[in-house]
Amino acid sequence: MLQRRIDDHAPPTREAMREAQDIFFKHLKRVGLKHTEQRDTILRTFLETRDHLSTDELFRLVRKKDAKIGFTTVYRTLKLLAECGLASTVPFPDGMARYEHQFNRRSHHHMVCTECGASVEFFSPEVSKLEEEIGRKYHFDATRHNFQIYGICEDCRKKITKRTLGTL
Amino acid sequence: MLQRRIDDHAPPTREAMREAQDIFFKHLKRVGLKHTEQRDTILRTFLETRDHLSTDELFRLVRKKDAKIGFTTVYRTLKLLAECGLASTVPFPDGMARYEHQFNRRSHHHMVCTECGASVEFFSPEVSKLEEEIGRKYHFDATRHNFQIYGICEDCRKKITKRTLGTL
DNA sequence: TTGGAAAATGAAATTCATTTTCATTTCCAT
DNA sequence: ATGGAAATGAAAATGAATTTCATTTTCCAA
Repeated sequence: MLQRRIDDHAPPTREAMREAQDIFFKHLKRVGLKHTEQRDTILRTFLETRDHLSTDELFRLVRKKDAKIGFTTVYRTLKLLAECGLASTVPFPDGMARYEHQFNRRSHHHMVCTECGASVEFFSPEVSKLEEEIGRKYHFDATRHNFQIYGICEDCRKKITKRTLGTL
Repeated sequence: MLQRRIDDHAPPTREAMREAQDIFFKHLKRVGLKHTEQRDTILRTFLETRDHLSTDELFRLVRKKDAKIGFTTVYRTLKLLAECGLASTVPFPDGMARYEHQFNRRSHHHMVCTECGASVEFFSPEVSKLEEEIGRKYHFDATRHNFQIYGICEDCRKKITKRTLGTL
């Protein structure tokens, strides 16, 4: 199931795209890797989407642009993108590794509908404050956190109510 | 790697054990399943531990008590325990499904060391408040959430400092 | 520019946790 | 007690993640 992503996020401008490519290729150079056509195609495809993509889903999108690019390359490139901070994994309950791009995004969290899988982003600076406070209290060097809320979205709730009324 | 669990949690008293068994067997009856020796052994073994167990780790512990119990039965029983609220999955970054028992536990979250995998429990009622507030704001029926903090624990930080000094 | 070493690619194979299948055994309501 | 439903556990299947390896591509140094 494709994880629909509801957010306030605009498609990347040409400059944003070039800036992201720059970050990626600087990273490649830094760790002694090479700049290839495939990696560029994968990066561009990834930045153009707004969903939470599994490796396979990104692979299918990439294949539309260049049918010769293999699953393995997409898999490996996604790891590279995560390394340099352009992608990050989003822990969803379907158990598959999912990524979202982090370029020019403000810090956010997800609220996930357990019925339809849709996710809504929300912004809550309090969460980061909690991370810091709790880290201090327990003598941990807190570096990051994970916060998701699960529930039922408005649409699904309406559908369920209708269904229940039908059986009465 | 076994996920060491640092908490304020005492081993179960005999009464607590009987109460948990009662919850489990009432649940079995409710959904039309049967009470078996194996299920009882698995429940007892699970309650006696304080770690975050993968199915395989619990299986190894169970096997010490009754070598004839198979992995499949442990796997299925763990799902039943999760169904009736006695177990819940803990999302750790190693990607394996891990469970902790929830009997007589107060609501808590985990802070996980990314170096050694140890986890410390912490208590923060603010998190539940945030869940509720944000659910209301976005018209979600929030039912549960997920919150973990990652970082480096005091012990590991000391080790790293020592290592770094050594190379100077 | 070009030769060649290092890296990338992608198909296929492998790994490994999870889940299902199925023949046999056990449970338990009547 | 006993018949039918469920449980068991070994083995097989599944499926995502990762590795292997033969071939191709990149790019630095001469």
